[in-house]
Amino acid sequence: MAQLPRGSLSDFDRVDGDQREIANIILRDLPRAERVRLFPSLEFVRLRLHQVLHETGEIIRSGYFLNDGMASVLTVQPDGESVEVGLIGKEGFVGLPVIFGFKTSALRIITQGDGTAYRIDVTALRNLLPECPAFERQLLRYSMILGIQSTQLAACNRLHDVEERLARWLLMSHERIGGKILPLTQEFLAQMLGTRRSTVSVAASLLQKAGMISYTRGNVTIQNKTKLEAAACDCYQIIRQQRSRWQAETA
Amino acid sequence: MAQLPRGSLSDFDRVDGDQREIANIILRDLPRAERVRLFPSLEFVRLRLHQVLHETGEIIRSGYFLNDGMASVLTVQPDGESVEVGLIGKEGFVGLPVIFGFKTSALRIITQGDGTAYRIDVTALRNLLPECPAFERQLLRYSMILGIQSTQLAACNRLHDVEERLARWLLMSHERIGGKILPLTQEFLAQMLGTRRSTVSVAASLLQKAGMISYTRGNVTIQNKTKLEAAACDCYQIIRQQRSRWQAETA
DNA sequence: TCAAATGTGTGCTATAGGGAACATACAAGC
DNA sequence: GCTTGTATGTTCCCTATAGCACACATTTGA
Repeated sequence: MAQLPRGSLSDFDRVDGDQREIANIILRDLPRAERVRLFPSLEFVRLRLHQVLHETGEIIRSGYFLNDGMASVLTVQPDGESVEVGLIGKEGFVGLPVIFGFKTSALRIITQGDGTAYRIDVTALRNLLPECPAFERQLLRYSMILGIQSTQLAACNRLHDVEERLARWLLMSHERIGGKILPLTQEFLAQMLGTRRSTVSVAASLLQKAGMISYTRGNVTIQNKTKLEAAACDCYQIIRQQRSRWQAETA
Repeated sequence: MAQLPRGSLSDFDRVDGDQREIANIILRDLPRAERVRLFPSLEFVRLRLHQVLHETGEIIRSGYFLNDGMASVLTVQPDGESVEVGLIGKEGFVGLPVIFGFKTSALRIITQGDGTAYRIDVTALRNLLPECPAFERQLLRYSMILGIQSTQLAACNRLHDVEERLARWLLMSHERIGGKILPLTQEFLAQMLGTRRSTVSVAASLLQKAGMISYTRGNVTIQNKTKLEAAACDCYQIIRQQRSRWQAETA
């Protein structure tokens, strides 16, 4: 299993002319033959804060391999209430139902902060899958990992209180964003945690008073990660462990 | 798309000698060629109430195509608390991680009531998958449907109160069990709904006083389905609709 | 037949968080 | 500057339900 020489990325880099590193893990770890086949169909795009990558019930037109930044997977209720059921970073892909032969998705997927991604047209993706078995396999494995994450989040959202969940959420985001300050309205956090804005306000105040975060007008900075980890529920560690264990595990 | 003649089932029925109908939808709808290939590896088994089909973290040894009865998918927390994140009936399969190349699963899966299933050894399953593309495709599609169900349940468990969730749970079970009376302890329902037994007791009393169910020592009978449906949250209908829509949808 | 285990109803208290109201801070446009 | 809109911080009340405790009924099985 020879490591790819650095130069082998240039096939793709040339597509839009400037040198950049591939951070998305699914794309990065592809065998060279499949990457060469895949890359002409990829388009490097910039993502804005709170951009809707997919809206509830709509037909999926593009898939996104996140390269930088992160996205949230939300379940939306008929009355507009929502809960986050998944977090996607550079380890992931947006558009999984397509892999299974479905055209739509009931979930909403939105970006957190600015970022970048490799976008692929759904038709191109469908055509490429049969030709790229390793690629397909990685996507399938990722869909399972994301599914497991969502069940853990489901339990967390039911069993743990808002302060623990908020701490967990900030840590999970911090991990994927890489330490950057997140622009976060309380209203937005309330949608993630499936609670009210005023509840978020109270919980955030508590974390701030305890010196774990500083929080001013929607800009959160983590001041003391260790203390914040202690304040979060076990789910933070459980989800991390599950992900790394499963990424290693093969039948 | 010719309907299979009745006699075509006999290949399998002969495996253990008596005549029986295949109720599991994945198996039933298989093309004849794949069914012939698959059936020698299937073993018809009876399932007891609250049998653990898979325990948290253990290696998966068998898959189960439920034929009669149903099973719950639970997320278990380190402290033993649990929440139901999925319901599997005769439309489904237990052992999905194997399809994706994983050996273990973090979830617990237990039967509700007695039932029957076709069991398959994991090694046999892994060997058969490459030879049975339609079979594999159906399993993958089902895994997506179950994943979507779990995200909807996640939202429901977060946003709706116990009484609504209990009504929803009873209806979903009723649907899969086919009207039979369920043996259910309150302690057990509490584990499904992610709440306390005493809370279940109160909620069940309310449903009973409203004439929707009768409930004595763990035997629930639905007295007035229409009223119960009105008492349940929208999630009941949403999950039904999602399932039927997705089962029809193909790219 | 009695004791132990199990399932249930109920009552009590404490608390998290829903729901609403209101004042403040910032930003955009005039 | 002023106006308007939007996000925030805070407080209050009130309900659902967690967390307990205990009595009682039923089943099990020694």
